[in-house]
Amino acid sequence: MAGRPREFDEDEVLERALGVFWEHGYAATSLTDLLEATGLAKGSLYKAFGDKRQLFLAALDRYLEKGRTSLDLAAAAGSPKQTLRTWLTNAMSMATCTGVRRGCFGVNCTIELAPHDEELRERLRKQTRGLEQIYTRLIAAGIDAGEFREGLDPAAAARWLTTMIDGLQVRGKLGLTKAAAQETVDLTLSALE
Amino acid sequence: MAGRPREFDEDEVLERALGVFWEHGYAATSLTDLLEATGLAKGSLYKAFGDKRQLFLAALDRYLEKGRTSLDLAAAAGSPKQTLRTWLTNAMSMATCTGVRRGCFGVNCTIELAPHDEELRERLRKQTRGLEQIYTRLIAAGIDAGEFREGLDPAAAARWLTTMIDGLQVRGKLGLTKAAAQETVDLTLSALE
DNA sequence: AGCATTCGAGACCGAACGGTCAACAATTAA
DNA sequence: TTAATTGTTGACCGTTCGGTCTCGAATGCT
Repeated sequence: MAGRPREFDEDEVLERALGVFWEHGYAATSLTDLLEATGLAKGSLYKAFGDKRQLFLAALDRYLEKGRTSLDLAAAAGSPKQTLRTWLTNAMSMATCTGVRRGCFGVNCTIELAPHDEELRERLRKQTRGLEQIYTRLIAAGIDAGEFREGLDPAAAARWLTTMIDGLQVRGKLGLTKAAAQETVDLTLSALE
Repeated sequence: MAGRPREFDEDEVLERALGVFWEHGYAATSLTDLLEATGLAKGSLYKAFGDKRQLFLAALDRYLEKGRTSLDLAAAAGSPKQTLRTWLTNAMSMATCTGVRRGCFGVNCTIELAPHDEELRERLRKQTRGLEQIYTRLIAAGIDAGEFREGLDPAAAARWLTTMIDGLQVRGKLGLTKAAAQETVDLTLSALE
């Protein structure tokens, strides 16, 4: 027996909540901020999502899943090297978007919350492992295709690559020109050849 | 005409405050946390340091200056390549200290506060430029000494190197074994050769 | 129509927040 | 000894925090 129907779209609310958390971080985001951004009343938000933390986790999950499938798709087409370059450029523009400086939400969460939140840390670790697997396959394919050098350990190189991407997200927060970021990306890719 | 003398050591208080900010971040650190850590009464802390933000900035300045002089000293002795390796190992152990996962305080601040705090962003940028200068000199010296390859642009390589170090600090928050970190450091250094 | 159920709005809650202030204590200069 | 100055203390301030609860509105089932 169904009661009164929801007046909001759950996905849209999550998207807006994600935007606020992304911009201000978890601790600096107040319930009031979230209510303003989503247009919901307090009671509605709590009934639908539980509490602040659960809402946050739901938004994070959305974000992580999107990132994961997005990389999966990108990895499916094109030569390994070109795919990698495209994806690093993608990460780069995330880092160099100077207007907002939001960076990568995953990195932000890692810095702010991972040390003290076991559950969150596990999710972020899982995501990292997942992305690294894709990178590993890409690099292995690149080696087979003769695009990358022979001696490379694909898994180690993948960890190394994702670490560099995380670094780029940090640097973007201080303001990074596209040129400087491109230079770093080029140096990184050339180290694989 | 001097009044009643301070009952606390200013440096020691800054050190303890730094510890709290480092562990929990700015927003998640309450005045109460700071009072407990320092042993000061509210009024004393406010009279001595102004407010929460000013105390934070003072602690940050201490941290940045220490890091800077520390790298300066390390850069003064030994071969460039060996110095770099030593320093990366240093950064690595900061990242892999699993007990606390505090990472690098500068990186933490960059992620949490730089996007919305112009003044802080400028300080962190200045620090980054300073460190990069030292790395640039080290790399240039390494090229002269034949330890690094000829074609390298020292400044670009320095930016690239510091970006990688920042990435290591992020990864450390998720838990990083010494072995995995060492592997990444090795890959990084070998890219310079 | 009547009832069970769910949702929306917002008043309300105790606790914690960052910050101020007045009274008292300790010091030095005169 | 007294006046001036600075530090310490803790009560106190208004605000905001995350979270709950009540009540009226909207729906489907019978």
